[in-house]
Amino acid sequence: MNAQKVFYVTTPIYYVNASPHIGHAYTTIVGDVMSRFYRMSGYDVFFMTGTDEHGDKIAEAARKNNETPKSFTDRISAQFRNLWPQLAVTNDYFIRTTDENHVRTVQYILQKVYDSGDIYFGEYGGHYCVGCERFYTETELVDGKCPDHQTEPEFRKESNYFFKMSKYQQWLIGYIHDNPDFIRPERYRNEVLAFLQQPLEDLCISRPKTRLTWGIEIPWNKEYVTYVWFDALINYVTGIGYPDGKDFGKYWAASEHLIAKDIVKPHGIYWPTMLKSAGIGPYKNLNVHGYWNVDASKMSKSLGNVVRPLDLKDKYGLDAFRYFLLRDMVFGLDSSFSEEALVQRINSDLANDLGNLVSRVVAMDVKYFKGKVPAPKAADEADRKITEAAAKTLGEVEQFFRELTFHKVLISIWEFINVANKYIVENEPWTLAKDPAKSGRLETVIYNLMESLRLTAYFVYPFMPDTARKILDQIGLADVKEFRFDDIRSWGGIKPGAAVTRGEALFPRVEYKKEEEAPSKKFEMLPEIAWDDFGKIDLRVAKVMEAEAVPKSAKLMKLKIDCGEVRTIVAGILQDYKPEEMVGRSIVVVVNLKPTKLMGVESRGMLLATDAEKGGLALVGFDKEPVPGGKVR
RNA sequence: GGCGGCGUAGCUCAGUCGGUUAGAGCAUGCGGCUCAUAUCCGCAGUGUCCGGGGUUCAAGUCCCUGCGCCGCCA
Repeated sequence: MNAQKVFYVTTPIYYVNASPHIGHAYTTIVGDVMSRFYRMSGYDVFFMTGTDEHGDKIAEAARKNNETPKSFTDRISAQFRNLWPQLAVTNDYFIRTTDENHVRTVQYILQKVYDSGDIYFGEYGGHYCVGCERFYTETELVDGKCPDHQTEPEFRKESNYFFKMSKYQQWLIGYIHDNPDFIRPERYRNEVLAFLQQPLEDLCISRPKTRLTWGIEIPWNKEYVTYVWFDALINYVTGIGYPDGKDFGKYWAASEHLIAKDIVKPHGIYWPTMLKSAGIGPYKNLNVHGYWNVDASKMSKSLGNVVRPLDLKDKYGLDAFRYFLLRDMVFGLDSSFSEEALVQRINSDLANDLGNLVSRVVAMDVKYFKGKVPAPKAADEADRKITEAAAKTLGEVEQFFRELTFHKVLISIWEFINVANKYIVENEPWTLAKDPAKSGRLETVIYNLMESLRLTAYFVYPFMPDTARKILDQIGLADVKEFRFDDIRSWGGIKPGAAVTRGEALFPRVEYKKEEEAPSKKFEMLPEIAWDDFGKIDLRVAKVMEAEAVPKSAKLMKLKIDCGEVRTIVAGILQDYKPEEMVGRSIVVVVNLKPTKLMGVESRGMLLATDAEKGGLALVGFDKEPVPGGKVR
């Protein structure tokens, strides 16, 4: 194995105080897509995710659940562990900070750093927020309260162990300057550098057991446990066997951390200085992505429930879900997640472009060559367009993967798919098929298209492994064991004679009904009124005695009603109700409204109605038979 | 409050060192094709490049300023 061709990618270990959501899914799927790409490029890949399980918040959550921390973390950790196979995530290892070997390594590193003199014992006092598990300075508090929890912190005095982070500040600044890709994209690198312009404080890395026992014991003082961040970050080296495991030596220099932007500081500052102090080389890159904003008002609401993004993978299929996440987010920036955007991608990119391409090419092969891949004849000038496009995409895919611009990888792949679709239109296989003299040309064109499908399957494999496999199945390559980039570097890999069979549509078009401009959102209330104001309105039950259309009016109906007394009202309900169906009906009428003349008929009251769900009017009525003249209140 | 970023077509965004007529995808309209999942291909638009001022032969791009949004820090 070439020593250069090693790739180690990590997600954060997820804190088990909440169940998995789209943010976790995105980071982990990105890790999977990268892993699959590097594996198919011949790299020795190690891909790790896991769970972070120590700390106050976990102990607290377990207590609330009447569980021990251990059983609580076992349970939540399993939710994560069980989710990943459902998302086709192929992690090589799942680490837990409660794992015995992790605990041992954390203690090993603590002792090592302590022995080297980078940990000291100190005392300080301050405003401590339990929710945040941290102390606040005066200036950080808002109205004397924790800015996150809006609770008043308590004053505590504590002795703790501190890591001399400040000692490595200048080294870190220099390292980031010398290695422009160390933290990327650039905006986060700049953020870290900006932060480092201020003097760095030392990092408190312990908690007294009087306040927290759910943690890793400080090896030289059993009265303390390790602060969660110091514990958690170390997972990245324990997972590959630090200090003694052979995998550590192999993978560490190739380490790629994936994180969301909220944890840049621990990863960009604490972690490199910890590594430096422990005598371990820095990780290779810190790769920071943005947030998925889930706008509830843009979500489809069925039964009044907001659809959770992770549920949509079941509704629309995992490959489509993975495609959408990687296509719609620019790595590093925030994106908004909506079902509508997902459906848009499915229909335009997956169904129309990719799915239909596979469908039409396979159908033509079955029709013209009875399901055998034909043998190509001499290449034409027209054929160069497709082979050149393939070479271009191949290069771009590799380049954009290195740059973490996954959306550009997909754009490039789709440019190739578009070229294949154009190639069909320009060469008109159906016309060639009508002329026996052109059979050689037809063979070449269909061959090139089959080969394009093969390449496409390989291109999309990291993103949509299931789809890639389905394409190979249809073009007679079901026996391909693994996807290897080297197998698509030269044109012509598909062998004439392979058995082509039509399959189910890869991505059927899906319907998506846009919620009509969320009417409930536009609720605008009239100014508040006093209780007495309502009392001024005299609402009565009225029974309709007689009803007839007002002559020459399209809308108006004249009603003779019994509302305690007999009187006549006129109502604009003729388009929705027939006079005969009104007779005998009980309605609600405002009886003390000033009389008015409509089309020459005096109306002494107004009936109550509203807009019906399906248009038209709905009369206000009763679910039991009421007494005419009864007050409505 | 300090530092930084962003504002471009109906929507999402690209736009290199200042250089000709500001681009792509989606959506829309028209045309072509019939192998295909009503798909595909072609053509067509539409812009106060956030407002104002400045530098320049030339500004979406550089400078100043105002407004709005966002991030980091305090």
